[in-house]
Amino acid sequence: MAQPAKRAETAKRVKGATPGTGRRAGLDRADMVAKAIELVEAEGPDALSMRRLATELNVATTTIYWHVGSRDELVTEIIRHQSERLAARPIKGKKPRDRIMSAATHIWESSIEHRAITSLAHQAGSSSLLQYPFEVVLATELEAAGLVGPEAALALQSIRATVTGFLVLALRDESSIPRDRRTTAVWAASEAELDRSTLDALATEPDLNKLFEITLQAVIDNHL
Amino acid sequence: MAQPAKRAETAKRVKGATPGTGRRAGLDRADMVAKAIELVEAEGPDALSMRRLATELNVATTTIYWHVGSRDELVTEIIRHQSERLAARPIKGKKPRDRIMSAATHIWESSIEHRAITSLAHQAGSSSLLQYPFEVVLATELEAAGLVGPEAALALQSIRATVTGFLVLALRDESSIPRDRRTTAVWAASEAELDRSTLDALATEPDLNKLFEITLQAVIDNHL
DNA sequence: ATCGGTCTGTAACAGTGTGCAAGTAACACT
DNA sequence: AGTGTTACTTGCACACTGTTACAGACCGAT
Repeated sequence: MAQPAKRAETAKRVKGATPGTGRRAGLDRADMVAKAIELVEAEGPDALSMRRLATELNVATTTIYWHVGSRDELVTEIIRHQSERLAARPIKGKKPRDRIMSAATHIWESSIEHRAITSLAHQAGSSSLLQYPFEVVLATELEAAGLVGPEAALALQSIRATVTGFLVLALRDESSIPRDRRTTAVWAASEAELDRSTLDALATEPDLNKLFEITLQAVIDNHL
Repeated sequence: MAQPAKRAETAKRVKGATPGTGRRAGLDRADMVAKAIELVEAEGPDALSMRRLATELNVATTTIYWHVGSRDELVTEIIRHQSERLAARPIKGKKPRDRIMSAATHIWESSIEHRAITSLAHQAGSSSLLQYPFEVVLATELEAAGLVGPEAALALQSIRATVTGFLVLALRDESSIPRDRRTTAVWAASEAELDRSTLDALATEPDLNKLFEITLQAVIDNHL
C-alpha cells in the first residue's frame, strides 16, 4: 500500500507522548504540516527541506513521505492550512469604493504578515490557493458595487495583478541579493541623462505601502 | 590565483577552432555566456545547471568555474548581456500619455518575448538589472511629460510594480502547476455565494494583454 | 630547459527530492 | 496464546544540484 494521502486517523492515539512501546513516532500528518509551517515562518521558505523537517521531528526522512506523499503535497497542505487560518478581517468603509479598497488591502497586509509562507506559495505557484479566500471577499464587494460577470472578473484580475506586483517587490529578500544588483543601487550608479532630482529619487528606497495605496486606488477607480 | 573575473583576453586567440595543441578548449567567457543564453532560451531557466552547460560545451564543469566564477556570476552576466542586446524599440505616439504607455509596454513585450531569461532574472532577484535600460527610457518620457524628481520616481515605481505583477502572472509556468491549483481551477471549484456569471468569468483564463493595457493606462493616468 | 601563468580534468563534499525493500510494533481474530 | 494483517518507520541508494581542492597539461618567456 502506498500512502494515506487522506487523513487516516484509523486509530485514536495521543499525539503528545509516544503511544505504544516507543517504536512508533506517534506523529500525524497534521503534526508534520504544523512543524513545517513553524519552520518556514521561523527561517524562511528555503529552510524547508525534507531532511531538515525530519530532523526537526526526530524522524527519518521517509516517514514524512509516508505521511504527506511528497514535498509538493506538503507545501500545498501548508498553504491550504494557512489559507483557512487567515483571520477574516472586517471590511472597513461604507462606500463600495472604500470597501473594495479595504478588501484588497487585506490581501496585501496578510501576505506581508506571513511573508515566508507567501513566498513559499509563490515559489510553488500556488498563490491562487492562498489568496482565494481573500478574493472571494473582494469579489463580493465588487458585486456589491454593481459589477457582475465579466466586469467583476476584470476588476478582480486587475487588482490581483497589481497586488501581486507589489508583493513581489515587497517580499523579495533583499538581503540575499548582492548590493550592486538591487534596484536602488542600479539607479544610484546610473548615468542616464535625467534630472538629478529624479535620479536621486529613484535611488531611494520607495515607500511601498504608500505607493501601494496610491496605485491600487487608481486601479480600482478605473473599474467603477 | 583565482579566476579572471574581468574579461582576460590576454592572448588573442581564434575561438572557433581549437588553438594550440588540442588540450585547450579554446573557449571564452563570452562563449559560456552565449551557450548559457542559448540553453536557457531553448529549455527554460531550470535547465541551466553548471554540469549541463559543461556537457553542452564539451568541457568539464570546473572549466566554467574558471571562466565565470560561479553560477551567480554567470546569471548576472547573462542578464547584463541580454539587457544590452535588447533592441531599443521606438517609442510610439505624440502625446506624453501615449509615449509613456508605449515605453511601459516595451518592458512588458520584451519580457514576454524573452520569457525564459526574464524568469531567470526574476529567480535570481536581478530583474532590476534587466529592466534598467527600459526604465531609463520610461523615466525620460515621464520627464518629458512634466514629471521630475519624486513625482517621476513615484510614477515609475508605480508602473514598475504593475508591470511586475502582470509579468509574474503571465510568466509563471502553468504547465508545471498541478491543474487543481491553477487560478481558474480554484475558481471553477468555488462555492462562493457570487453571481453565476461572475464565477464563470473568474474560471476563465483572462486575456492578460488586454487587461494589462487597461490597468496600466489607469495607473499612468493617475500620475499625469 | 626551466619557470610560471593559463587553463582543464578528476574526484570529492555537502546538499537536495525521492523510491525501494525490509523491518518492527500494534491491533484483530482465532 | 498464537497468528496474520495493517500501520508505520527506517536505512540505503539513486540521480541530481553548486562548489572546491588538487593535479596536472599546455604555452610563452626567460
